[in-house]
Amino acid sequence: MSAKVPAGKKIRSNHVDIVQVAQHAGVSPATVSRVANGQSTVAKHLAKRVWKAIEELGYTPNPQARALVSGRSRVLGLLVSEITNPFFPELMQSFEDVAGEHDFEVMIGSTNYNRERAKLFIRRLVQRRVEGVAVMTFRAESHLLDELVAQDIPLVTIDVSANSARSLVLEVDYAYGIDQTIQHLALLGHRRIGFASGPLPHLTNVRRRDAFLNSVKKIGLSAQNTPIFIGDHTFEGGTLAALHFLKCKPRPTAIVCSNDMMAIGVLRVMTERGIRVPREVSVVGFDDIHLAEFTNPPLTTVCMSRQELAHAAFRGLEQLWAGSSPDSNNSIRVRTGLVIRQSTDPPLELADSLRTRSRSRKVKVRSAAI
Amino acid sequence: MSAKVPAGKKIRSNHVDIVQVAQHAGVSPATVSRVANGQSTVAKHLAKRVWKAIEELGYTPNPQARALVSGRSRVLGLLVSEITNPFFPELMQSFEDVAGEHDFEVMIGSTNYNRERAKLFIRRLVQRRVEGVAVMTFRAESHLLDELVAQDIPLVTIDVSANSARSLVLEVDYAYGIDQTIQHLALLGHRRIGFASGPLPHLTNVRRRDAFLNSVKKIGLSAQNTPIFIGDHTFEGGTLAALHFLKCKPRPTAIVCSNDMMAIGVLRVMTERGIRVPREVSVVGFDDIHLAEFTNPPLTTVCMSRQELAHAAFRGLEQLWAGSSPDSNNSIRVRTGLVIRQSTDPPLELADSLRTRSRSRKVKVRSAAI
DNA sequence: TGATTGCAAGAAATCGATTTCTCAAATAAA
DNA sequence: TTTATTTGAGAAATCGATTTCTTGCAATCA
Repeated sequence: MSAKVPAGKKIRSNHVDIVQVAQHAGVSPATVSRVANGQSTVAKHLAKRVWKAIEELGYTPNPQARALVSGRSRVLGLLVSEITNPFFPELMQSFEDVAGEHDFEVMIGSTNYNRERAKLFIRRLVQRRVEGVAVMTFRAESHLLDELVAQDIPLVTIDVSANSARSLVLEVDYAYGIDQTIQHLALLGHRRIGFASGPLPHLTNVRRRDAFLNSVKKIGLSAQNTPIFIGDHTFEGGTLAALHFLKCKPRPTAIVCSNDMMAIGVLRVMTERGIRVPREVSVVGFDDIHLAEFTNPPLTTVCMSRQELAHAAFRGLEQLWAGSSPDSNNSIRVRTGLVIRQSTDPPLELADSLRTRSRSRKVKVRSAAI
Repeated sequence: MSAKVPAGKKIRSNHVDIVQVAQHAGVSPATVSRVANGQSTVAKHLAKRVWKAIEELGYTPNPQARALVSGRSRVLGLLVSEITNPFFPELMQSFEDVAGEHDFEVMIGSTNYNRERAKLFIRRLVQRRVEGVAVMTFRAESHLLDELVAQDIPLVTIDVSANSARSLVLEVDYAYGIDQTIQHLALLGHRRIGFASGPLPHLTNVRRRDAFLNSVKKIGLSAQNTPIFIGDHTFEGGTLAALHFLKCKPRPTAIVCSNDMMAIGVLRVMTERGIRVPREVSVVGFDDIHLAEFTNPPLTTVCMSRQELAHAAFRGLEQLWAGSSPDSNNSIRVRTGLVIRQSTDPPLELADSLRTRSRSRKVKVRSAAI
């Protein structure tokens, strides 16, 4: 059926080219191109003939040739932290889907938190002439992106800001997820909620803390009932936070942490002290790292929607292509959402009166929650 | 630093092209090409000058132009079942790594067991002129691959065999993992091991069963102590198998299933009957599906090495490119390996005498096991 | 010494599209 | 009716490489 390729060097695929279509339709290649690209300058009867020929021969334009002349490769780069963290495959899939809908192909690379790996991948991106890169990685160092910046490649980032005019940092709406958290806790009956903040110089930590303050104010909790501990986003910071909250005079019945590692530190202290989570104290994290699913009990935490993140990243690239100034006020927001697992329950004083309450809510709701 | 791109249409990247290199080195573009591609027909002193120019200008050949003239896109396709199953991200990463080392880019698509999705992705692959596709998907229907076959694109598959001369099915060495399983059980002290087979018309099931028979013979178990139940690879099949084995006169102390769904069915029956796994009966699955990690107890099962699978797939494509006949005897094998989780333990009669034995082996050894 | 061969390197063709240029025909304006 | 303008479609240039074709020069041989 298909032409047999001999052992020789030169490989010619059996794809139909534009000249064949042109001959079949009795027009020039230029006309075929115009029709295929939807230009209105072609007479209807000719266009019809061309479409018929395209249809009959099963013509699809050669993307390499097209890329060559247009200077646009229609390839994007996607850099993620680690592929084994379930957060990222979902993000990858969503990003590929949006990109695919717009006829872009995606080169995916996982840094695995390894600088050399990242550098190598970024070099491949530059060599492939990608038209834009979504840097969906955490803990990245901005100078890693220098090669991309030097090539003036549009960049959308989530955690680092590249030193480039053609780049854009997505606005993650931390407040949304934190508000959900507080509402969730309030619904369970908590009225004393501690907050373990991250180091405050960092903007995202200030944002998270402010979001917390805002949310507890909304449900009318006093400052006394919402103690704040400034930690450092590490496991140890979490243990210190836990010890601090345990000493508070009216002891909080729930502890909200500004990242998961601290929450895991809190869990550890509670386990050591024999304080049962969630029965005696509820714990909520932030980030939804891989580990969160495997802690004991599995951690209720806030994570951002991978789908929204992917779409936002793509929209960000579109904005950069369009050349809209990065300081334009139509900034791109990404919602966050609460993932309810098993580290939250009604506070002890309430729980006893609710003993008969169904425990069915403890099913995994990871995907549904966002 | 980089030339500013005006709002105009035509986009020219700031990449150095071969002509600039040629001028800088004072030679013709042809010579640059010859040097860059390592052809020996260039005088040493000229080659040196060219390399210097390439270095100084940071030249990297435009892959689109190269693809156009050579007819080779240097893009591969990778089709997987579902990205949320942790099996696949690992496979994807490994495959991208091998491909990247050989200067190939990979287009990844996840079918999510959805026919339309798969078709769409395959169409994108054809349009992109991929040079080969690794179909690392289970439960695929071979006619899904028809479009690829029609384009004569080399295919390496794992579960389906495409009706194409330029395709190749990887040989999975089921025997290896099953032998590991039996050894593992024997080491724990099991001497009566049941096997729940899948439907026997299918070749892979025959292979798995034969492997089982071989392995138990090797450790000297009689047919009476190794009862076999022919199931259908479903959950219900597993429950039937369990009921069958419970009725066996010398009841097996361990049950090996030829896929995970059946093993999960076995677990269910045991739970219902109050028979503790692994204390009273050990259960082993096959496939290492996503669920296996979340059963109660987490299922010890056989899975194939993602890394080996990825490498094998790439080597398979290389073979097809080289044009070696598919029936050549250097078939490509993929090892399987036992993933020890928590559904296996010494048999009850032995366990009591070993009460003091460390339970530390129960840590997760997923990655280490392969 | 002159004819032949070998070889290195430049000139030019090629890949398959898009896009600019060009020109003839059709329409509009005078 | 004649001239100016628009329009549609083909011819040709272009993108950036690779590869074939040529050519000039040096080496080999008679």
